[in-house]
Amino acid sequence: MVQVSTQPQQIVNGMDDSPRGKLLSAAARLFRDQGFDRTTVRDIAREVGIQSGSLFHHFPTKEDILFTVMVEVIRFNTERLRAAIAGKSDPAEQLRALIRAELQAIIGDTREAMSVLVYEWRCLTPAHQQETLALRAIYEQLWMDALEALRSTGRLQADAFITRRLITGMTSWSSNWFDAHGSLTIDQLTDIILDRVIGEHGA
Amino acid sequence: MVQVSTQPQQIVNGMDDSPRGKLLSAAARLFRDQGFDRTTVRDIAREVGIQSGSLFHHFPTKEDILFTVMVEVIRFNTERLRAAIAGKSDPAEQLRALIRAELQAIIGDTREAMSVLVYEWRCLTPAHQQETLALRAIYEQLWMDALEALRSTGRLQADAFITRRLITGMTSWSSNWFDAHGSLTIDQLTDIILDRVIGEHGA
DNA sequence: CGCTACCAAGCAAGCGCTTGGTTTGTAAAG
DNA sequence: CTTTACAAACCAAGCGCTTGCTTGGTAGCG
Repeated sequence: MVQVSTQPQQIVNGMDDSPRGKLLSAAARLFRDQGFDRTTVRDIAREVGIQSGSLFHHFPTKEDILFTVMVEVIRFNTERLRAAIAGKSDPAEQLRALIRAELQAIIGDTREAMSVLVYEWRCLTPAHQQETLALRAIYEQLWMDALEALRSTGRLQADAFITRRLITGMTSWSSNWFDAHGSLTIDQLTDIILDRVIGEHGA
Repeated sequence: MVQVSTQPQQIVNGMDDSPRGKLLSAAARLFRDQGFDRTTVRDIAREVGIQSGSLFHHFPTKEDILFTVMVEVIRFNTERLRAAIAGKSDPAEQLRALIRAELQAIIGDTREAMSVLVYEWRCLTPAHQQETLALRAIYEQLWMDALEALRSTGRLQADAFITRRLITGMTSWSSNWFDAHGSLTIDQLTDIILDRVIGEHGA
């Protein structure tokens, strides 16, 4: 119980309530709703309440806004993964924590930015794609370590790479249907997905 | 071995080797590679070998090209689903056939158009979104019938809706990693996914 | 003759981004 | 308390370019 519920707006590093932070949040939401290409710099500016030209006081290009959103959200959620498995030694419990953390990222607090990460990746310049890929590799390594550990205990028979990819599919697609106001909770969905991976379905 | 490798170009209805058909195929590939918005009518025209203005002799708008691609591919793959389960009475065998058919659509012959269907959906006008949705509902009903049948046999405990969504996630994400030239075959992946749904993971 | 398919040229609108100048917040100097 | 200094944040205007699409006319074929 280190930090209580009165968490400030600062969900993701750099997305605080400074002009730049509000700009990033607004851009992330617009990019998710309309796509990067359909979102004009005038849209973003209007949302923040400034002139379109003033955006370029904060970012050199529109693409740099997208890139920044992606980098911030990957960094933040990589830390979330790390925190989720910290102190857990049982690989099965680690896996549950990872699934829950990823669902939290995809359908919880960072859902706008995560959606952008999946759908607008090709809008980045090749150089920025490379940088993003490197950050993603760190994120994925946390998954692979846990899955390989689980395999070594014999509780996971399937290939770790394929397993990770099936989990990615199940979690990332959840952004298209999960209803935060519905009856299914994130914890319940976590257990359902976990069961698809290591569950004994009978009984 | 009913049909040999010399399958004609006509994979999807309307995507034959007529001018219009080649146009649709080229557009589908460009839309997948670059996204709908980043693909200009000049790109499509160059690919087919005509002037950009000549496109509008075949389609009233660029968005109509996208819409047509989507409608054709949904119709084609709905028929594929129907053919896959035709004559199969065992719900488990039906499910396997559905998974295999959907994988064939996503990472096989219609992969370009299917990818477009997932990623460029919001580029449709609201009216066209509605029409697409109606076609999708038919497709999804085939899945739901099979899953409910499986549930009534007791071989599926989980909720049918959630199960379908998890399957959708696993199959659709496969377009991002499955390598047609790799060692994993579509049939193998089918069994792996089927196992995540109704498998007894132990043993 | 008529129809399909196409070309050559270009228009109006919207795009990302630039430019030169103005406001606003902050803090030390007088 | 006022003045001066300065940088961050922003405005107003618009430039150059690309976009989807239009127009008027033509080649080829049955």
